[in-house]
Amino acid sequence: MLPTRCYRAPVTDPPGDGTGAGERGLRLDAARNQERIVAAAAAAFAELGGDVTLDEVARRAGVGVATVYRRFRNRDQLVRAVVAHVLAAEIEPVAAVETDDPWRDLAATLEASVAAVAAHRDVVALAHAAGGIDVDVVDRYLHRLDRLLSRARAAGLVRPELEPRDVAVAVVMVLATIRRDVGGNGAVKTDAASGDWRRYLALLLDGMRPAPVPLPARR
Amino acid sequence: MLPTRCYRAPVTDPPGDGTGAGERGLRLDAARNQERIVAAAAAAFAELGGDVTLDEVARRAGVGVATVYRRFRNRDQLVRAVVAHVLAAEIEPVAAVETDDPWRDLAATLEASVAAVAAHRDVVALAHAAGGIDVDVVDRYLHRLDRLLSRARAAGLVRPELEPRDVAVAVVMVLATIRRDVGGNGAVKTDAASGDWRRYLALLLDGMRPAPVPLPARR
DNA sequence: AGGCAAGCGATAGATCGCTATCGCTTTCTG
DNA sequence: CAGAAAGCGATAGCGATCTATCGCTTGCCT
Repeated sequence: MLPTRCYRAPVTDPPGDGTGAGERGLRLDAARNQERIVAAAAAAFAELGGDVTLDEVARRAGVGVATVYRRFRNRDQLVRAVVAHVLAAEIEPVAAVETDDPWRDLAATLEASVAAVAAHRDVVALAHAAGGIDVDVVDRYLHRLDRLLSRARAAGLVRPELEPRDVAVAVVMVLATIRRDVGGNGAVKTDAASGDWRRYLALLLDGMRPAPVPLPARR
Repeated sequence: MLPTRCYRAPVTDPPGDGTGAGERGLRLDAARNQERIVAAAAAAFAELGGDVTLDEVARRAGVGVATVYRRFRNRDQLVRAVVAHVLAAEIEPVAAVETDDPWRDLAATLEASVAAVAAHRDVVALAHAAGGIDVDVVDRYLHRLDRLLSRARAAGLVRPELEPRDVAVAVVMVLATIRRDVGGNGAVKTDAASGDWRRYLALLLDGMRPAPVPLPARR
C-alpha cells in the first residue's frame, strides 16, 4: 500500500474553483505545490510546446516527478488543469459592461470571452488534444453571463427557454471550430479555418434570438 | 536513410476517399494492408477500448508493427483514419429524401447524420481524444448536402450566404457537445449532456434561417 | 510541545510509442 | 519474364509515461 492516501481533488474534477488553490483537506504545502505545478506546466507548454516531458515540468516547478503524478493522475489531467487555469485567468475578468441594449451586452461579452481564449492558440490546441474543452469548466467561469442572459431574456431579446448552460455550450461549440493540429514538434499550425469562429458564433447568436418553435428540452 | 520511400497519403490527409482504399501510387498489397489495419483498429477499439496497444492492432491485422507505423505516422493518425472510416460508413448513406419541403429535407438529413455518428459513442470519444473531429473529413462525406442546401437556398429558406462547408462545421460543432471522457480503462462514461445534441443542432438550424444581417465572411 | 500522518524527493522498473535497420518477398514496369 | 523498386516482418533500442516503494520532512491537531 502507498503510505500516502492522496489523490484528493485534482483541481478540475469536483466543484473546486479550478485555479489550483486549496481544496478541502489538502495540506497547505500540497496545495501550494499543485499551484506551482500548474503554473510551471502552463509556462512550459507555452514556451516549449505541448510535448514537454513531465520531468521538465517537475523540474521547473521545483518538485519531484512523483509529486506531479501524485497531484494529477496523468498528463491529460494536468493539461486540463492548465486549461482551467487559463480559462479562470481569461474568461472571468472579461468586462461585462451593461448598456441599455442587453442583447449587445450579451453578444459582446460572449465574443470577448471566445476571443480571450482563442488568443491562446497553444492552450486551445492542447485542450483539444486532451479531449476537448470541458463544458463544466466554461460553465463555471461564465457565471457572469447569468445576469446578462436574464436581462436579455426579460427584454424579450432571446428565446425564453435559453439557459446559462446553453451559452457555455455555445462557447465550447465555437471553440471546437478552431483547428488544433499541433505539429509533431509542438508548433501550432495556423489554419484555414483560423479566424472563422466569429462567423459561427454569429450563427449561434442568431439561433438564440426569439423563435416560433422552442428548442428541444435538455434531459 | 530508409530503404523505403513510403508515407504515401495516410488515408485522411490529402483528398483521398478516406476508406483506406488505394491512393495513387500505393502498391496494391500496401493498400490492402492499410485497409486491414484500419478495420482491425476499429474492431479493437470498439472491443477493447481506446487504449489498445498498436502491437495488438498489428497482430489482429496480421501485419508487423513496423507496417502500422509505415502507414500511419502515429497513433492519432490511425485513430483519425478509423474515424474517417466510420464517417464514410455512416454519414454517406444517410437517406436524403427530397420532399416538397427543402428545409425539412436539410434539417432531417443533418439530424440523421449526427445521429448516425453519435451512435458510435466510442468512436466519438476516440476522435475527441485524437484532437477532435476533422471538419475536412465531415465536409468530404457530407457532399450530398450540397444539393439539399442549394434547394433550400433557392427557396429562400436559409440565409443566402450559407455555404456547404458551414454545414459541415455545424456538424462538428454539434459533435463537440457530446462529452468524451474515456475512462482510464477505456470505458466510455455516459454523461449528463448525452442526449442534448438535438437541442444544440436546433439552435444552429434556427441560426441558419434567413436573417436581417449577414454572417461575417469566411476568410 | 509533541506525535502522527500526510506529503515529499529520489529512484527503480515495467510498459508503451515510435524510430531505425536488417535481409527477404512481392509487385510493378518494360 | 526479369530486374528494380517498393513493401514487408522481425527485432533492437531510445525516451516517455506511469507505478511503486523507500526513508525523511513538514504541517496539523490536541
